[in-house]
Amino acid sequence: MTEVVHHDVYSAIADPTRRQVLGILAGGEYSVTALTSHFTVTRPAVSKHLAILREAGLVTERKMGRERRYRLRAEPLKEVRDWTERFEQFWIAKLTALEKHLEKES
Amino acid sequence: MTEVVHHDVYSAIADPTRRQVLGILAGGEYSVTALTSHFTVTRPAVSKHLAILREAGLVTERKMGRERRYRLRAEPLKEVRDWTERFEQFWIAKLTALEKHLEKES
DNA sequence: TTGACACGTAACCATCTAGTTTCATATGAT
DNA sequence: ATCATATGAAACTAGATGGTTACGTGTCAA
Repeated sequence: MTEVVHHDVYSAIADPTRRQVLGILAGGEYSVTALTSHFTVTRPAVSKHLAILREAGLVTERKMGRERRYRLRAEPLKEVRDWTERFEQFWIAKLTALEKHLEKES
Repeated sequence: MTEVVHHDVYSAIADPTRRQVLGILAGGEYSVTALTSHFTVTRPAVSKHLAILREAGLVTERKMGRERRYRLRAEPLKEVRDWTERFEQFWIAKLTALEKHLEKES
């Protein structure tokens, strides 16, 4: 890992474990240990993934006694959705072509 | 680069150069050399990026004489859009909270 | 105050990544 | 036939990435 400097939202969600973390956090607030129970990797590994997600602004943390609770912060995903949607017309065009082809066949 | 085995759509779009390539290809078909003129990296680097994009199903190629023309294939981006949109309610909730706050202020 | 628990961080490692230069091959032009 | 152009692939490199184990510190419980 060795999360150095950058880590934008795109590279943050490139890792499947991190995407899964976000999926779990969609269900509420979790401590590192609680999160770790969902994975096969060790607790420090999850901790590092959380650091990367925090760097990308995708999670926030708050101290609760000796725990540290992580919470989803979805805003940065809007950027990804928007960028992706720029290409929507292209896959729609392809589907339309397919539909036309199927119409011609029937 | 050394694009090995996996390269799903998420890691394919994690690289800013590759996202830019897709943006350019949204404007039509391009040869490798034509694409390279938009970047500072060398032609083989662009070629490798294209190989990764092809592996992720995001571009298709066709031979045109001695050229090889690359074309956008946006379909795999639908998966990213869908995954991202699962979280839409969360950023909307945040905006709603902000709106409420602003309403209270005014 | 002594111990157990939760957590981040350091040190280390194997592998992947993005880039380079060099080379081989196919195709088009003279 | 000869030469230039377009491209992929090979060999190599520095640095990033994902993982581990070991350790230090803060906090709750006896």
